[in-house]
Amino acid sequence: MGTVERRERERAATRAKILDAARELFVTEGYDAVTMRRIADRIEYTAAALYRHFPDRQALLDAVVEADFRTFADALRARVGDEADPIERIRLAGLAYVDFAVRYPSHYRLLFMTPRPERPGSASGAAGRDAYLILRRAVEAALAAGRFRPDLTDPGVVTHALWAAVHGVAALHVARQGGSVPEAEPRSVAAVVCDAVLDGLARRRPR
Amino acid sequence: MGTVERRERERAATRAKILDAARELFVTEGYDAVTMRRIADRIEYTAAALYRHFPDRQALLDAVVEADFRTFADALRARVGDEADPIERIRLAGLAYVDFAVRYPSHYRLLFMTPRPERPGSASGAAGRDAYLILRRAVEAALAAGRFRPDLTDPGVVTHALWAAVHGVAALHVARQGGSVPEAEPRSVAAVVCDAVLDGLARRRPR
DNA sequence: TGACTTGGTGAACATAGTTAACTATGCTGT
DNA sequence: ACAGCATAGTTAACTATGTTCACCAAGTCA
Repeated sequence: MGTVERRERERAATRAKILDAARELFVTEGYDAVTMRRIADRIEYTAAALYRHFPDRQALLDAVVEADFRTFADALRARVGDEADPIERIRLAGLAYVDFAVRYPSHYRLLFMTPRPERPGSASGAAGRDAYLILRRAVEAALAAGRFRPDLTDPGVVTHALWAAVHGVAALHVARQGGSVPEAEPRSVAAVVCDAVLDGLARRRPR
Repeated sequence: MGTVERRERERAATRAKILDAARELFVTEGYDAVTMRRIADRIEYTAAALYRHFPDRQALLDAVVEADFRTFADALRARVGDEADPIERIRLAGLAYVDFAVRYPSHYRLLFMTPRPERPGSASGAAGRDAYLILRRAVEAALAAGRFRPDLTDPGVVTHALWAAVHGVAALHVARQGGSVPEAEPRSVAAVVCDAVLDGLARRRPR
């Protein structure tokens, strides 16, 4: 009997409905709008029903994050993967980060700017690690190819430096839109930062 | 009669007590711990009493932010002010930012990583603008002294680029402490980023 | 058929921010 | 001196939140 598989399918379907509702609320109205009751309303359930599918609100949010993180990581991999030059791969990845932040500020905030206390028992962070590793691999390749200054040997530090520079552009944009400090166009800033930091890290002479 | 001044002093004193209590809760237990009732408990008031001094919770938090922002800006100015070389001033400012973030992560989060919707009627953001201007002035000086690449002419973009790079290091540290991605020591990363981006922006040849 | 499991409901609880009504106290103008 | 008033506080309540618990209906299985 395929009855058990059908049950599983149904369960997965309502789980997905919950996640979609949460995501939509989240994207259109921001973090605070994502209440259990409003999610439930949107799919004509009760708030309590959600607890049949997620242990608590945080886990639900985590699931949204994890899913979208994976989407992002896949898109990033696709956009970057076929570029041969590691430095150029890094630049592409950096611009992709900022693009993502500009397009989905709420997501970016939740993905990268919210401390999620590494809940026990959640296999979370896998997609995040993936995204990180894409950049890290490119850095390692560039390092191996001798494209960076000879005093730079720790791929962790270099990866972090690059990630931080790009993240800064995105985070500033997300946090400061409509703020008290004038904002420059994030994509231009991203380009300037990427070029500058890559140039600053690069081995001299090539040109 | 000095009676009105005394009243004002008293009012300012309890206002300060409220702010101190809020700040302490905020620093030691994080954002979520700062509830009106807990603040009030700590100074042996009722939650409702706080509304005699602040229109709502957000305004109270804003006041904490504004005060600490000013402290930070002053410290920054002091640390940077007597350095003659503009590039060196920029570097000092960058490292100070990261120091601040490492020392007061909750503050840094609230100051720089939380969208505060520019509430109508709040004269907020003045201290933030100050901190921004310190960096901006240094950039303008460096620009005027011809220390940057000739294609870099917009001080807004350059300031943002530098600010973003440094902010990235701090923000990454604050958001990712205990996260799923290994973290490099933020001060080393800050140094690498500062040096790299300054070098990348700098006019070639000098050396 | 009768027990069990699953996925849902409805009511309730604790804790938030916030507000309204009230009170005490001390200042002020006559 | 006193009537009025502004100030700073309290108490109790309202609403919204996350979450839990007792219950229920329907499908599954022995």
